[in-house]
Amino acid sequence: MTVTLADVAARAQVSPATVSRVLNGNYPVAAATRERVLRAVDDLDYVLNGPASSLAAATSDLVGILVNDIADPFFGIMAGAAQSQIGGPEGAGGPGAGRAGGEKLAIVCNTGGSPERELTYLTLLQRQRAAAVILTGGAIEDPEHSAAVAAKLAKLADAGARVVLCGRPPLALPGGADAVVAALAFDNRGGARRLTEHLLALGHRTIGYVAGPVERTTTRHRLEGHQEAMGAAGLGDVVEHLTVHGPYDRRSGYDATLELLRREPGLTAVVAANDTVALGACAALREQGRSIPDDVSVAGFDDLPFSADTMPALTTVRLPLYEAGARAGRLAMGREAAPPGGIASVPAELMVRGSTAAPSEAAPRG
Amino acid sequence: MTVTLADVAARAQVSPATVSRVLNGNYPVAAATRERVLRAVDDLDYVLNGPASSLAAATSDLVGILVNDIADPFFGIMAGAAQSQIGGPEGAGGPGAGRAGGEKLAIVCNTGGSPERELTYLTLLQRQRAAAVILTGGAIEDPEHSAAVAAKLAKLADAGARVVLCGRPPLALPGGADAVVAALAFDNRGGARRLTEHLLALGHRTIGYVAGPVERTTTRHRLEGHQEAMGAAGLGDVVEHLTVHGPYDRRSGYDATLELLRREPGLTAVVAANDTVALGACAALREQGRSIPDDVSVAGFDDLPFSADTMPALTTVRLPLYEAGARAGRLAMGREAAPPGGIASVPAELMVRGSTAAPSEAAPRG
DNA sequence: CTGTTAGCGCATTCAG
DNA sequence: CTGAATGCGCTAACAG
Repeated sequence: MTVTLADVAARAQVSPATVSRVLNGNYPVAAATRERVLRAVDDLDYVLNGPASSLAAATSDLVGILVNDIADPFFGIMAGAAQSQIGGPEGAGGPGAGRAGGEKLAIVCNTGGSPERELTYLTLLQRQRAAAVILTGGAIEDPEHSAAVAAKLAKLADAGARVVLCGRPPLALPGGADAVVAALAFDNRGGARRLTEHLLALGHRTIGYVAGPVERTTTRHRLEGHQEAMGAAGLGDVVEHLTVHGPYDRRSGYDATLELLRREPGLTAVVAANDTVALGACAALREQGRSIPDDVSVAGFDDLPFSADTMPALTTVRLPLYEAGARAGRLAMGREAAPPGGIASVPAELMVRGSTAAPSEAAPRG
Repeated sequence: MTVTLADVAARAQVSPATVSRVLNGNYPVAAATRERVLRAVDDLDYVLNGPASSLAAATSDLVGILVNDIADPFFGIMAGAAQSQIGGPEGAGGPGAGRAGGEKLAIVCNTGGSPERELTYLTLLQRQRAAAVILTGGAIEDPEHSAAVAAKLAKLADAGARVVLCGRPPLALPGGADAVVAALAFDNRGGARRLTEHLLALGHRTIGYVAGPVERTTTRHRLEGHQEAMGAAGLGDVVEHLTVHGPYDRRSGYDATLELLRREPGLTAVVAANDTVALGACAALREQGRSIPDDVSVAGFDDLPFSADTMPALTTVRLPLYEAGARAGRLAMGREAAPPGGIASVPAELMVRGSTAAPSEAAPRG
């Protein structure tokens, strides 16, 4: 029923080995022979059997991309960029592409931010003998989980998979660094610091912070940057009181902002964990009759595409998500040299827009 | 180096066959034996070899989800929902999950809207002997490509893969329907019609339409709904002049709106192909000094999460993306009965919000 | 440059 | 309920 390599070989009057060689292109084959084989492949409409191939070669052409939330463009942009550097279709555009060997299959796996799912996907990828794995976004900081992930990655690497971290800090654990080809870490701390400094420079003193979920590296780094700036301005001791944690979604921004307003009605600025959260914060403020930025300034993080289009446009910190994802993809494919030490810091750029302004004179406190 | 099933069998003092049986759970095994095997699996930290398993079983546990643009939440939401019904991690939460067999690996493939990539991914999935394939979003209408896709799907189905269409109309081609388990089609036409009717009811007569890329089913159906409504209001003949096509992105909405304004400065409403495009339209209008909705009303489609948070909130058509994606996932897993005829229409709901209002008296035309 | 020979690791018959 | 044997389809040494 299903046509195999042997069928192609028979039709092309060559040995199966030769067919395998032209399909994988990793071996010299006479042009005439190759033509004949290729024609047979086309005639028979042959499609390589991936599992058989992977079994024999002890490696597959699967490249896994783990994301925390596939519905969030933050991850979608990175994943799409990575995929563009990997994806079978990209390089081999010709007819019959994908029919034979060669192309990698970039696949994105959605962990939903769950530690268990992250581990399970890693195992599933290990089981598939993935050629490479890219982990995107912040890591969970539970020591036990970190150790488990590090162990898994070590095994993956051991089995020949290239592991790349994108938007995630390098593995702190012993041996962790060896398992990873490269880690591209966003400068979340620096970006957050500059953002809060911007607010302080405008004259804000009572600044609420809607943080992400606890025990995530991204959350902690951004919060630390905020604290650094506040501390330097002599406001370090109020930060905790004006910080509320929640998931990275719109709803969290909404709820947390109401809570902040309750704690401190004289709030003149809200810094959100990311742009999506900032959207929720804006909604809450408007509902409370506060105008942005006249009554309260709002700032986000990431600079997602919609952020420039909100009204007023959102002041935020731009992360080069596409570029970082693409680089991670190239790194995973071994098409780019790893940065020195296997670690690269990805810069974050402050984008000042309409949602932040000096606090109005009428604002309380001083 | 790498531990195999035989190693586990040796340690558990059973035959490889028995180990295979407990791992796949498709066969009676004495409880005591199972315990022993499971312990050996844990002790050895054994991970099933996916390729070998797939080769022997002639089917894999991969489920492919094709999306047109992974950075677009429209697809991210559907893909995430589908994955939640499939994903290994979901059902089997216990320790050791994913180590053994059973779980499916949901993988999303980003075609970028390119026909070639779509076909190549389908081939790659066929090559991997995917257990199921879900195609999301609108299809490209080129007859040649449609035929190629239908042929590929037929082959996939032939090889045992369950094919599900989500947010895509059923295959019109002969034999196409047989290849597909189920098609969940959004009521794009009806939703678009009701949206334009809403605008007409408000009194708008000069309505611009920013359509999606040509030759996409989604684009055509939405445009047809718009035309239906306009035609019924006796305005059918101006539709073409006030329609501009472009990709489903923010930039397109921006550019197209400027073009529409050039063609017809007296425009009182803009209907966008989707919410993202609507965002761009809003930006362009504001830049031209038109206020929304006082000078010009704007409407989108999809009701993505951010749409309720724009200023003013966007009038749009809500598509139950999550629900549809989840259902597609269940259908792909055979955990839900296919709808009668294999086809189900997914309703679209008009969401009237602040971005649409009656045209101002000063508006020209009549 | 090409053919021959062995497995890769597992799921299945078929016996028992 | 369990073990022994066979082959899934392909790649990777080896020869030639």
